[in-house]
Amino acid sequence: MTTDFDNGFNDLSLEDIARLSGVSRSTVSRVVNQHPNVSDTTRRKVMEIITRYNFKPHPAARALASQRSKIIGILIPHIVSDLFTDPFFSILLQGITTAANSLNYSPILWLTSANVDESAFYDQVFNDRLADGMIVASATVNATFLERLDQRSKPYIIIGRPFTAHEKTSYVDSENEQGARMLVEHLILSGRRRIGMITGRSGLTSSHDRLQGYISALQHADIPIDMRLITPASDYTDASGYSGMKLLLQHRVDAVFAANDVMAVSAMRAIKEAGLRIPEDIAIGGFDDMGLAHSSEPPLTTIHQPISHLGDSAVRGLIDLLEGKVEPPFQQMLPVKLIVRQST
Amino acid sequence: MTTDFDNGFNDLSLEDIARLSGVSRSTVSRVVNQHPNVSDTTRRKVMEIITRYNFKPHPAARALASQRSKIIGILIPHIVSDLFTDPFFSILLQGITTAANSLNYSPILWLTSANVDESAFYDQVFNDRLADGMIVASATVNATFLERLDQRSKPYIIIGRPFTAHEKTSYVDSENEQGARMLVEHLILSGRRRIGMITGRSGLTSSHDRLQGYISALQHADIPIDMRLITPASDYTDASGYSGMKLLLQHRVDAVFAANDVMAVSAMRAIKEAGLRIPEDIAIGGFDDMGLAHSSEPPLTTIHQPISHLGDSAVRGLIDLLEGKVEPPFQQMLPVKLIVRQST
DNA sequence: TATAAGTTTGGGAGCGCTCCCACAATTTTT
DNA sequence: AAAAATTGTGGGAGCGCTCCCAAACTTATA
Repeated sequence: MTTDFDNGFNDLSLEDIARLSGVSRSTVSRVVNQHPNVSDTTRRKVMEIITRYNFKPHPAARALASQRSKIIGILIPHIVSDLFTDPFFSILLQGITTAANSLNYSPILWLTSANVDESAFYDQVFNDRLADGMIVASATVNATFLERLDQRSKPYIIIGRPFTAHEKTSYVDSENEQGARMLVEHLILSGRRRIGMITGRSGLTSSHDRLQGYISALQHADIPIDMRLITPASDYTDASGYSGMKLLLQHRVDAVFAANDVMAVSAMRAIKEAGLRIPEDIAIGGFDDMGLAHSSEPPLTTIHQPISHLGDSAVRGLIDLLEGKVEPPFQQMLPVKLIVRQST
Repeated sequence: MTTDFDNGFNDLSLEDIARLSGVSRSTVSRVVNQHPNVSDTTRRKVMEIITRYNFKPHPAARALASQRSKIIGILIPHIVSDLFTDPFFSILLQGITTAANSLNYSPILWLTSANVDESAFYDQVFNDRLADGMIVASATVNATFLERLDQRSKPYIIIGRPFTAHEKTSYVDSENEQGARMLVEHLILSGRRRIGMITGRSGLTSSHDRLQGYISALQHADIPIDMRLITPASDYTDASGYSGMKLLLQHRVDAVFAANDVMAVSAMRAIKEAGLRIPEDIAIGGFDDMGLAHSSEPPLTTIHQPISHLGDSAVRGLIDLLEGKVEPPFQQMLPVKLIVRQST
């Protein structure tokens, strides 16, 4: 069943492969790195030995000689409780690692945690010499943070455009504004006029952009903005969705746009408790398109956000930056999609 | 505000530090690695320069020379959907990375994902030359997998004892059996006699052990085991908790032990729908002590599982293995705790 | 056919450390 | 006081690659 060679105890070096195939170290290196200037016969001969012995170059030696480790750092400075409840980061991580692995990069992980000294942690992260570049997955990148990031001479990409982004800041983000607008336009088109909004956590660009989309949709339809229909203190949580909806119910809305699915679902609870029907009396839409969106009763109309693609794009962008294929400001906004279900 | 030296553009080498402090490369190396044979004066002098210039040794050079990268691989071979719904892995990951960082190791991540060729993925993982050792967080380590793991000459630790573990297999796990037994004993002590069990996914040691604990508690109390009170096809999911409970209701149980909190909560739904009261008519207990356990109505009595410690222990165990402080079979069972709330 | 230009190959130097051995400085023992 | 043991320090070799330059060989051009 098993061959004599590929037994996992593979500790040959380039030199060994060179000797075995009767060429020089340099030539083997060229074959391994797919350098063009190698004759077909030589390449084939060397490849045969490489496969036979299942040779893989030593990553540390390679990193030392080339000054590039092919390791990317993933920084998720997030409090524990968020990670528990919010599948966002799990999905993102999956997207990131899958992309990294497929491009022959290894992701190393930095997670903050409640019982760790934050400043020491960031010193560790910012002084890291291992990773070639880093991906920062945080909704709350502030000016100071960005400054330290820029001071390092290594490329980075932030997931979620920061407020303090300057023209050289690299980031990937979803089209939050456009998504919100699409959702609200859909509500308008289905005849709703008193459309409320349950906003996201203040201080986040996603909240800001989604609110912006809501406003812009109303304006384009010549519906006046009524500030009483915009909740003042929501924060993406279940509880604030419920209380936000209670507030809106006092103003006889006929539709609601909740800035995420979690709040939309808890708002639905408030609507039902008030004895109103969805969507007959009040239509409701969310944002994110997570699991709970299609398991809710009725299933929720929402905006699908490509979380896993966000991770994928971040990795590809970073690697392009790393390999000099693109120049520093790598900025990408990913399209979102309106998913119409039965709640509108 | 900022000093002249610590500006993040730190690319000095050992040699540079040696020159700056008037000693040799070797001496600086000794200081950095806390080697004992350095005089106090010299050590202080060198340390001063190191701190001033914020010197950190180059990881790749160090890895090449010492043949140890201080990188550990984290393998989570899990399907996407599980990661979404189950906070277990997020918490575990947090525990692992926190422990690794604090011990100056870097965790690199391997996650399987639905749209990736599995065999290629495992080839990549098993042929990895970067990590010194690995932690496998999977409930489904089978014999073949274990064999490949053993064939590699690098240390590993599995989180969750595999069925096929042999005397040399290293793992950390929670005391599932003991926990289940504690929970069921608690039910017995509060006067329950017809105690049903909603089992976990078959094929997992955790399910097996929890069932074992249930059986053993009943036996010790001289309560005969009634097979009709043990659900045949549950699998830790919400749906199977609900349907499992429906089944048990036909046999007039006065208490139920669900193998995890998710099923316990959906079982509660079934109980309420049947018009019965918790805990008056039926007492119910779960396992895991996740968020939903204290937010359920009534709050759920359950067994607290130290997930984050599981990660921590795995990392510490692996590093001890790596540094030769302990010999290969590192096996550790972590204690669990009975948390009594209002459902019993 | 001689010469220029391109292609293929090998060898040296060097990446920044660790680890060993030899030597110097110091302390202990005789 | 000299010899032996101990502690402290420096330098060389080497980890396994990449990258550059030069040499050898091939093909195109005058």
